[in-house]
Amino acid sequence: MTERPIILWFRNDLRLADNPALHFAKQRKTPLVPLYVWSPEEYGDWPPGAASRWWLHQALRSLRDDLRGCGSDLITRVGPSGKTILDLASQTNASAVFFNRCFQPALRERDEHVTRQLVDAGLEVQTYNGSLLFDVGDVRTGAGHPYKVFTPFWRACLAKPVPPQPLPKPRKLPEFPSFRAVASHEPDLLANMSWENKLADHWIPTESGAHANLREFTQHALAEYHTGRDLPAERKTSRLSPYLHFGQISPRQVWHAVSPHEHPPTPKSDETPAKSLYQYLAEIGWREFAYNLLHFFPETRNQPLRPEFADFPWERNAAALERWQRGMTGYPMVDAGMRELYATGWMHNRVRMIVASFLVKHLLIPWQDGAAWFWDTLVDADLASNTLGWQWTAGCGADAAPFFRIFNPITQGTKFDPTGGYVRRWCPELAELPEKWLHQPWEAPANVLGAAGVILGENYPDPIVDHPEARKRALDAYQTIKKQN
DNA sequence: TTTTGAGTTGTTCGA
DNA sequence: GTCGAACAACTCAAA
Repeated sequence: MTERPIILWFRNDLRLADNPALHFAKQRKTPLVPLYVWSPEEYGDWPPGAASRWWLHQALRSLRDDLRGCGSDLITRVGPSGKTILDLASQTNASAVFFNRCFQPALRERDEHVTRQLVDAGLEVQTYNGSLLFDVGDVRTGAGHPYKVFTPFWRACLAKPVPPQPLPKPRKLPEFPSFRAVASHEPDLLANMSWENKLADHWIPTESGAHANLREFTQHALAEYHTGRDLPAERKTSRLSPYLHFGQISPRQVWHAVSPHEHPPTPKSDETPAKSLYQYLAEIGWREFAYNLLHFFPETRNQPLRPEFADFPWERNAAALERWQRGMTGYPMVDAGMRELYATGWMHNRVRMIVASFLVKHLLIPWQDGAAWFWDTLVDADLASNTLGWQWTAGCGADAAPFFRIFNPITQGTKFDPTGGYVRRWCPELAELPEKWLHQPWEAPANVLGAAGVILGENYPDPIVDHPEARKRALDAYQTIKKQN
């Protein structure tokens, strides 16, 4: 009689190192059947977008290679998760299913449903937390409520025991003798794609690619993260967001790579490296915070957390939305960001705030429209972080920026892209403009524009709105929901 | 229960 | 150029 295998169900945990489900399944010393199931309809109203599918396609290939390197393999299938796993269990005579938990609300419900199906069929089910430092719901206020303000949330996290050391990466996995007898079905993740092909010029969507980015960051940017993180022209951020989303690296691995001492850093320190370390870890903290908020307030993926914003006088405008999406607003900092996004599937965090503020406040377009575009084009699209980020910008979320804080795209540009390296890279038609006019070409004298080869309205657009006017319009719109409440 | 202190990332205006 | 104040009060979390 052959030993009954364990099905290892991969989801957003596409890695071998520090993978609890994999680690504890391996300890059973029975054969492992690694499985990925493509079932986009189970994501509810936010199925993976185009950039996410491109990344997933690459990540699955890479995971399969890595598993083969350990003497194993990856089965991929398409269909409803419960039925697909049950079919595979009966084909392989599996006795158990191990997986790491998902935290997106629709997937959590799906997992509960699937678990019931599996248990009813007599299978053992084991689940683990592999994607958060602190399990959702573990960090609560003294009164037992979820936190709605980041700082006390993160302070409470740091007061907890330090997250455990990452689990080791297996060199060899228990072999499953009859992989050849089990059919794989490749999901068609790249259907109808064209622009995504160029993403490969900017990313290595593999587990080792994640660690290469982490190494590069800790060696060359972490110590000056405090200031460097605001400069989009430079590579001073870790660029780990897509890897974290797909679980090619875990927040625990990141924590222990940047924080060699067991004690959490103190935020009060004035020393730049310590400040930098704290600030970087706080970004991981924001991810945790976002997961908690989405868990306790799942409707915020579509609706503002602050109810008064349901009456905000947004102005849906398809033409303006498209100019924003294509990077043709006439504000160089905004356009550079939107073009970076479309070309690379990613945008620097500082610039995300600028373009988001511009859409919501200068154009008065609903934040949900911006969230949808980010969702489709970002390789790191994550429902929790995307929701938090957009509601933060729009002023309608937890711990959000007040609505009257309106980013000035010119000031932001001169402050954070002072020599214009970022704008010149992504808006090459402006590359010859001197610094003084780069962030406001419409103010440049005709001879300066001429010398730089810029013809406003022809090879670079006139500003879509006038900043002072748009600012006033936004503040007036905000007054209308304030009066009612 | 009441009180108190605090809160990611800004901008503009006027001295 | 640089600085502080105003923006506009409000909600959250803990004592």
